[in-house]
Amino acid sequence: MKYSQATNYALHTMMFFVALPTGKTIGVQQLAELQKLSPTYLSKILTKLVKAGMIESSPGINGGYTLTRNKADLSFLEVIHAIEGTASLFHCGVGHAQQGCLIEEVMTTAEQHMEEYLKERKLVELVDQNPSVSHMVNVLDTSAR
Amino acid sequence: MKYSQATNYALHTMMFFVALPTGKTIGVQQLAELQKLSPTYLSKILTKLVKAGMIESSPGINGGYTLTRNKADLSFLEVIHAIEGTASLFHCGVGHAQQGCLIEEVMTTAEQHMEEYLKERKLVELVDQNPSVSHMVNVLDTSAR
DNA sequence: GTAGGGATACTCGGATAATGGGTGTCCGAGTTGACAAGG
DNA sequence: CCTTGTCAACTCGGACACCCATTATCCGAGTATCCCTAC
Repeated sequence: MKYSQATNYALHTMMFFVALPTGKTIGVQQLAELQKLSPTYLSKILTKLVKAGMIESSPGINGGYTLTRNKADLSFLEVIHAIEGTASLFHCGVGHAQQGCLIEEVMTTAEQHMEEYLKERKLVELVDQNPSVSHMVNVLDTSAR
Repeated sequence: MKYSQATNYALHTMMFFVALPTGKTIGVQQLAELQKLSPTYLSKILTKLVKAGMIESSPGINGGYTLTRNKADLSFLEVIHAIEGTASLFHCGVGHAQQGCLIEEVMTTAEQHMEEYLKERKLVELVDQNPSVSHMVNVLDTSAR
């Protein structure tokens, strides 16, 4: 069991969105450039984030993606759920007659402990902690556009 | 990201071991019968559990597997680690210049919260909670052997 | 009676598919803004 | 000056291919116990 690479990309991408001045839009190419990955693949991830309601897209020239949510509210858990889905990590397929599986019960509780933590941690904390992120975004904003 | 089915099998299997009277041995066929899965595949899982040091195997007729560890000490986490490995769930492959990835830091901390809980929960708790498990093992023990 | 040799019932491990999800690319379609040509 | 058409830059979505881990099966090898036969 491992987190998918897409989740990693999504978290980094959302970091940049939080670091971006509020209301500004940024394109796929620039986001891909920052993370050194292919724009086409990143766009797949972005559509998932759009469907989750965290960002929205504006087509056409000078289009791009904008953060729709309040920066302070954006938690790690929301981003992860947007990519990995909200399904439980563990599901017992065995019969188990009438009552549910006790093992599954323990596993989901453990998972909830992890999610509880990820729900508390907000992306904006890391941006405050590491100013170089907003620096990267702003430099790119003035040069390429 | 999901837990593998093998982990589910391993947890159920270890449950039966804990429910079994101390020192007794049980074969792959009987364990497979209890969980309705193929013996050959289950044996692959059992070898992992053997390498992890939780059970040991005795070849030959009347052979089988025996629990080597103290029942009370067997935690969920140990079984999971035996199957899934102890590697971290999240690893950031991006460059990040000098210092480490802050996102990775948060993710591993979250993971530790989950593991902390899984380390506390012992398999024997569930056996005490659900007596039918030991019943299943004992019935099988007298009939087929 | 005792020793030796199958037969049997197990585990062990490698080789080998089949399947599915993650990862990544390509291409056509739709949308918007800028610009230029024509009335 | 206004309208209209064209072009460029961008997002969107489907289709497709590739790789790899999981899942699963098959088979031969090793091993211990039991039993039967031969001496």
